[in-house]
Amino acid sequence: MGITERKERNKTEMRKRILDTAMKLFLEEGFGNVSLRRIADKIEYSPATIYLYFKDKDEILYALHTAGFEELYKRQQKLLSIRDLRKRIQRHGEVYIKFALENPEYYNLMFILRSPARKIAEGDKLYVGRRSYEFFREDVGRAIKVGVLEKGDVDIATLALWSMAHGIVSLILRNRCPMAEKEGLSKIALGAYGYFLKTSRVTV
Amino acid sequence: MGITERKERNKTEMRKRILDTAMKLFLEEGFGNVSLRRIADKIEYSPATIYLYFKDKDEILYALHTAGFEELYKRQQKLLSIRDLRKRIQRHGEVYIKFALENPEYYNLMFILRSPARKIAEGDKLYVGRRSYEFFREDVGRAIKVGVLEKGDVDIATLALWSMAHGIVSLILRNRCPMAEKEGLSKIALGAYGYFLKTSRVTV
Amino acid sequence: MGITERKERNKTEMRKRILDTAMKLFLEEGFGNVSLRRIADKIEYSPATIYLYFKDKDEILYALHTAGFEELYKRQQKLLSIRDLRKRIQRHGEVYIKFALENPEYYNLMFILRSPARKIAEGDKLYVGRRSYEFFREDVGRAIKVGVLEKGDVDIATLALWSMAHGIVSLILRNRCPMAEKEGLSKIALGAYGYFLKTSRVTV
Amino acid sequence: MGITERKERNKTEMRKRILDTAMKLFLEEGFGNVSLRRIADKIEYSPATIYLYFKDKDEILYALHTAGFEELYKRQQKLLSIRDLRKRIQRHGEVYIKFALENPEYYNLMFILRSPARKIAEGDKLYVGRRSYEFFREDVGRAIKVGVLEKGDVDIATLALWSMAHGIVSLILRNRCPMAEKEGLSKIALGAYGYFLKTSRVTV
DNA sequence: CATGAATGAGAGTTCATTCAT
DNA sequence: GATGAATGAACTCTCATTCAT
Repeated sequence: MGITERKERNKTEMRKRILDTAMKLFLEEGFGNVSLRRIADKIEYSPATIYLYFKDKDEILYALHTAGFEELYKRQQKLLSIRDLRKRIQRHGEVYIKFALENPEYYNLMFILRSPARKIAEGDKLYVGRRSYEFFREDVGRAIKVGVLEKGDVDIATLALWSMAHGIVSLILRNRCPMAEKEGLSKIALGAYGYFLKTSRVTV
Repeated sequence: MGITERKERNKTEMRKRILDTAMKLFLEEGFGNVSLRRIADKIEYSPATIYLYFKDKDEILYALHTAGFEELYKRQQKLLSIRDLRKRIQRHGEVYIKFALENPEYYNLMFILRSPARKIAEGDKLYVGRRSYEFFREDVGRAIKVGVLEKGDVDIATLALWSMAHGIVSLILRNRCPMAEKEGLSKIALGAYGYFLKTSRVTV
Repeated sequence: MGITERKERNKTEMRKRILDTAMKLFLEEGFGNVSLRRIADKIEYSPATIYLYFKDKDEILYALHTAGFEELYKRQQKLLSIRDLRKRIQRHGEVYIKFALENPEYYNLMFILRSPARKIAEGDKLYVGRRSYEFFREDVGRAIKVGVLEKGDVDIATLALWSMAHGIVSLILRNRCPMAEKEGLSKIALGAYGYFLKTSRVTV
Repeated sequence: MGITERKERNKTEMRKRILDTAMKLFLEEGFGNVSLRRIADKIEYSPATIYLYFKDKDEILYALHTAGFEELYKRQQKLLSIRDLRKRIQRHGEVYIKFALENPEYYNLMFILRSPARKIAEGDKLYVGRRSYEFFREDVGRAIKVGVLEKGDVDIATLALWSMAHGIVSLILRNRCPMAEKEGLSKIALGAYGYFLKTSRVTV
């Protein structure tokens, strides 16, 4: 028992170390410049060792990707205390955009890069991102019901709002934003997200 | 004359062949797996030959990227005939989304991938994508003026709409869209884009 | 212990094998035709393997270059036993010239080729070749003091003697020596080096 | 007649243009960075054209090499007016060193690089450099005879002096000169060359 | 005479991965 | 459990040279 348990714990710890290091490298050097060898160097293990904890590079990416969703979901939970639905929808955007701009490489992995998406396709129902989506979707549904948001299909509305947020940050992260002036980025992003909301005529 | 002309044409044709092949490879194997070698293999020329037509890989990417914007702009021009501003804004989204879904790898290059952004930063004012943006922005400005769109900063409003469109398609293209069912994609996308527009109370 | 030691030795041995092979290629085919790939082929390893032992090609060149100076310095040390200063200066030349003619490619790397000079500029004070120079310079200084060599600036005198030796061997190595007849080379070289020395009027 | 002649002249002119351009490139970018293509680009001809005037790259190098000797010999001729033998020997060194430092890439080709040396081996007796050598050798011979230089074999003495000059400049050109301080180079070089001469006790 | 078009050969380098120990 | 050693397969890019036209 004790032994198996400890082994298990060691395994988990090592995985965490690898993931942390990988993430640090991502942050410091960007996705394209991270290789297994570099990760291994940094934790002072051999590249081969990593294969004892992860099947391949993709699995590492996927694990990070999952960790990212963990963090995002945690941030989303703070919205539970907000009663006012209009404000809540708005704050959803804030949380999302802030997360993205503060964790660009996580965001990259979670919503932009292709490679972990293969896994997503396989996992499907169990997909960790689903939670975040459902959470938001529910709020949108209620917002529609009470007239805070325009009438319409919940999924469509959810997608509209999410897309807006995702669109803004992904344009920013990829340097495609014509009006970008570094410092003002987050204000601009929130402004755009709120553009259709701010004038909503109803509050609950 | 005839000779010079034909030579010029041959050169252009070869460039086109290379670009087409590159694009095909993009479509089939994704950006990361496109190499000069593969392109060369596919057109049955030696890798060195490609350098007779393009300075380096970046130039190929940039040329594709430019070609993409050419096509997008051409499509946008068709909107000029639409008088009704509300409809026009809506059709802007349609054109954009349709272009993206029909040319996913162009879109990828133009709005998602990191690498050509360097060139964009250099080119700046002359940047081919600017045209498309300005064109849209102007319509948004007028739409705000006449009340078709909510009051607010033109740039913010433009970004909001663009982000929505970009957000939708980029989620779709990267397989992050939970409600995706292949066939319905385009309808869903347009629905989301129009979500905030459809109920606008004013028409001009 | 035994294990670590053996591993260490294996590593050293492999480095040596690579360097030896590189040197052999230098000798057989000249500097311009030595490539990592060729080295790899010759030792029947993959090119990638070489990168496990050397950071890049420059490091190989620099290692050879250093090894060359090691050898030269070792040979110079034998002069310590010579008391007579006049003889010593003469023998300096002999040692130098003999080294050059016996190790033409080392010499090439150490004193003729351009590329490693970059590293030299960086290293400067610590530069391995410095030792040899200082050693010789000191003897020249003393020789001047006691009248074995003409009065004059030590550095100038050192340069004069060194240049003579270097000039001779580099003309020979590059096939620019009109009176060269292979076998007599070394005698001619020594003759030239000694030309100004042999008649010096003072002995100590 | 006229026609053949003009053709001949055109041919010569074109060869000259190619060589001039090649030399300019050598000077501007160093030996290693000159390729046939670059030469061709600069004269606005196709690379293939160059092959109509020169068998291969080596032939271009050899031609330049010859031109360099032409120039050196011309400079040497100015020494004919100097009567005083001691001064003449000294001025030989000056001319040589000045030529080298002012035309480092020519010098490189003439006395350091390997590639044209193959041709030298073939040419032998007709070798253009021979002239310069013989000219100097004769003066050395006379200098020995009259006691301006130490007694000894003419060839040895010639080699000694030449080596000294060549040694100095080639150490300088290859950045191997420890006491180098750019501006003082030429003074140092001349100092070293003159080191054994300046105190000669006899003048004629 | 001149060249456009093409290429084979080869350069240095990096990567994810494997496997015997 | 960990790794040292190794590699095959790529990569982008440059070069001297050829040849039909």
